[in-house]
Amino acid sequence: MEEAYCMMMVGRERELVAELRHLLFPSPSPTPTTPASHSTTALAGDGECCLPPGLTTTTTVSGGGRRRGRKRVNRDNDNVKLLLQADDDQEAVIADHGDANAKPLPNFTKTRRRKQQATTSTMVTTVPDFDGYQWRKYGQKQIEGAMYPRSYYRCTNSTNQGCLAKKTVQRNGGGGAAGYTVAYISEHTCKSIEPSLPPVILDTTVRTTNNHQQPAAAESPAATSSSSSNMVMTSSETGNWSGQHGAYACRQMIAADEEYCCWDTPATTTTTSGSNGGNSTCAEDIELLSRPIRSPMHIAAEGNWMDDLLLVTDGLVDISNSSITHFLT
DNA sequence: CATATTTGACCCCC
DNA sequence: GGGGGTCAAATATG
Repeated sequence: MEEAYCMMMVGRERELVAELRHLLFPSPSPTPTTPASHSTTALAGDGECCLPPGLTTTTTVSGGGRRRGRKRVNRDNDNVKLLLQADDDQEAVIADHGDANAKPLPNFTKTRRRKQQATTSTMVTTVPDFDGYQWRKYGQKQIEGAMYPRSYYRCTNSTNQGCLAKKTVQRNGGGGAAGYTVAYISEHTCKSIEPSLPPVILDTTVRTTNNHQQPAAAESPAATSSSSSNMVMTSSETGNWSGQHGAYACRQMIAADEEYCCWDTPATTTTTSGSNGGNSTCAEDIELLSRPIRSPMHIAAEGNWMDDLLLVTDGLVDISNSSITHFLT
């Protein structure tokens, strides 16, 4: 009797968990037979801090749960290591004599670190589910003005294959219309570990960086994933995920140095804004909630929005290019 | 032991 | 000087 009761409760619990998961992550969740670090790993850090409290415990994150960082006292070695990290740069060779007098590093280290960041930046906002690559979390930071900390991931192949791909995942705060902002930086030079399961993408926005005003070819979405553009996709994790839905969220995203909005209607052009931000209203967005799921894509070149493309995120989208394709097809 | 996460410290740019 | 990005020791887990 009791046994049966327990079984029933466990079954019910599982049902609820599955239901929750389905609501939050509509894409078919990878089976537990996949390596422990697929979708769950990528979510691990944010699962703790960014997912709704109720879900934190339901997400079985394998490999998580570490607690303490270290106290770094001795900086001498760090300088050396920092330089040694500059593997693709010949200047790294200079590093080996730094241990004795631990002087502040020469300037080139500065430029090096930022140089890497100035490369391709692809920004995606979607439910941070498995995207076909394996990521390792290397940092988490509470960002000023953000409700939730931002997590930093790099491709696990960064070590063995030198893959430069990184991504940051941040849950957008702000009441019920929360979503994730996932910023992809650089493109993968490694191979995807398996064909990806398509995440649901509700809104995409492409822009170029301020630093490098290289024109993003606007004639095709494919061009937007060239090495000179950034891409922003937004989605809402709230609302109904099952079947068709268009849960456009009204929110602001702060990325790089800009503040901008990308939750506007599919028909309108995103206001970019540089610093004064977009002005789309939640009221406008709410209208969209009943519409079928679509992904407007806004392509920016030289700081100005040039084009809008509507992408239907039902898997029929065919954008023939690298990383973006990866997420949209 | 290998691998992944946590997290405080550090670095760099604005 | 502050904010954001990154490092790396500590630690958990299989």
